[in-house]
Amino acid sequence: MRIASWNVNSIRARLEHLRTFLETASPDVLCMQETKVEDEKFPEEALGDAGYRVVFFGQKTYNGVAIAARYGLGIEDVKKNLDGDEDDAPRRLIAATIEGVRIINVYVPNGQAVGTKPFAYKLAWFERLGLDLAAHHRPDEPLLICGDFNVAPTNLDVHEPKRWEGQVLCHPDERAALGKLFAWGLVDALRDKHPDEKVYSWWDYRMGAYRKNHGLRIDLALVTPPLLARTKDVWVDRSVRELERPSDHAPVLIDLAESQA
Amino acid sequence: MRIASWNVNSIRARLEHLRTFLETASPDVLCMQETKVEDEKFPEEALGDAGYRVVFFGQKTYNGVAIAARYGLGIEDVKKNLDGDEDDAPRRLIAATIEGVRIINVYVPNGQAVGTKPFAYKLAWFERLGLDLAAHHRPDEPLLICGDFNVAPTNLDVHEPKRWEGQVLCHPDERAALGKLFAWGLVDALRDKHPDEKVYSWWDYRMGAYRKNHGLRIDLALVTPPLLARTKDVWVDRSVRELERPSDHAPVLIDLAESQA
DNA sequence: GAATAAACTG
DNA sequence: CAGTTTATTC
Repeated sequence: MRIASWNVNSIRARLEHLRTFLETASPDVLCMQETKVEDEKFPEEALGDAGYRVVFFGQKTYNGVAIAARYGLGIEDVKKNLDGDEDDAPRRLIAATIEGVRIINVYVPNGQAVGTKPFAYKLAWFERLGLDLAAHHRPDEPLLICGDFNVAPTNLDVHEPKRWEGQVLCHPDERAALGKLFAWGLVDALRDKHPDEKVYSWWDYRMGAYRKNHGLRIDLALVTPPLLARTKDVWVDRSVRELERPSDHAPVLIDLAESQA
Repeated sequence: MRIASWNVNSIRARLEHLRTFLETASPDVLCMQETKVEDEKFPEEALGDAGYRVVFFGQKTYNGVAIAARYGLGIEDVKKNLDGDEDDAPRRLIAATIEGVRIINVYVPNGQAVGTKPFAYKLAWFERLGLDLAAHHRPDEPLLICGDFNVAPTNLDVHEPKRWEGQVLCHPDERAALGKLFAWGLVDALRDKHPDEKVYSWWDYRMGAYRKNHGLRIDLALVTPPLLARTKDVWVDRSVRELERPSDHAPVLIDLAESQA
């Protein structure tokens, strides 16, 4: 089973790229972030035409997440947002069980700048994600949390660590928050498979960052040990980031071997 | 000599259509209205690449006019706006002499709604256009005033006259204002050549007006008698109105025989 | 309904 | 730099 995660930066602005990606990469499941569309206006039909059923949880202008799965795959136990989130909370999480794998698709708050209120909210959000995990899951389940984490786990995930040191996306507090997920039992699947590789998933639109490969790896696939055992490979597909008017993120993909169970 | 007039509704949004039109219709001169761009940002190079020299008089967001002429044709005695217009007046007129023909390119104020202040401004603008004509020109000169007049001269120029009766674009006061230009000596060239033909040049973006051919003829080519004598034909080219994301106006074209002088 | 600008976020 | 909304015009 191939699962992809992509911050599309507006699904409606990205419909053509989305079709291209589904066609070429052919994932069984695609987790999307920053769909930026309310549920009433979600382009369900376009996904349907491409051969995918989709569950979504979005809002106007900001945030919004969705999981698309190839027709034939069941999408079970859909969960939206974190425990305790009010109805008007930013829509940042959608989870579902597909082919026995629990898939939690997250768009972690960006945090704006270190020390700001949004930064505190980001850290709190990570904390609450951990509580959700502890409440509903165990590290011995086949579970994947993927999405835009808005944190580069280590300096290996940053094109120019000095310039980013202490900044948002690279701050020790954010890395510590991510670390708690690792402590619970999750593993950064791409880093596990490629311990030394410089791989990025996001490049700022400004300053020709993509052209110069000034990127960060902030889109992650975290897996529990049983799923890590099934992980054949994890990689970033830059092809859609090369197109005209791309998202600023490239998709991360993970290939899983069939379950032995 | 072939002269065209087209309300492009933003020259920057219409660059591709503009290239298509210049390529296919191949006018010697193109008068444009609603360029919606300040002179510093006018896409002079794109016109140059297409083989046209261009003079322009524009502003941010609204209005803006330009005359493009095939390389090799001189563009002389450029006049911008009406006598007495202040520097900050809406930029609605550019005139030039090309191959001995005085070409006055106008974007007449829309008038918003009958009885409003903009409507009074529109009527006053027509009046001042007449004064300009009287001050600088004579009906025995080869002179063309073309552009978006925002008036349908008669009910023959309106798809459904009853629905438009007394409305802006069709109001008796506007038609009377236009009538003063006819009284001075100008002739509506298309109507002269095609006395009974239902021809439109503008279709509202809304309500599928183009599809239903619910249009008005508000883009005109008015000529003096010596130029009428040289007029071979006048028509509206709807091909660019059929493209994706078109202007709401289609170009009007006039073919002139060579001067006998 | 399509264009533009301004203010906002990432 | 690219996306969004809102207000404005036609």
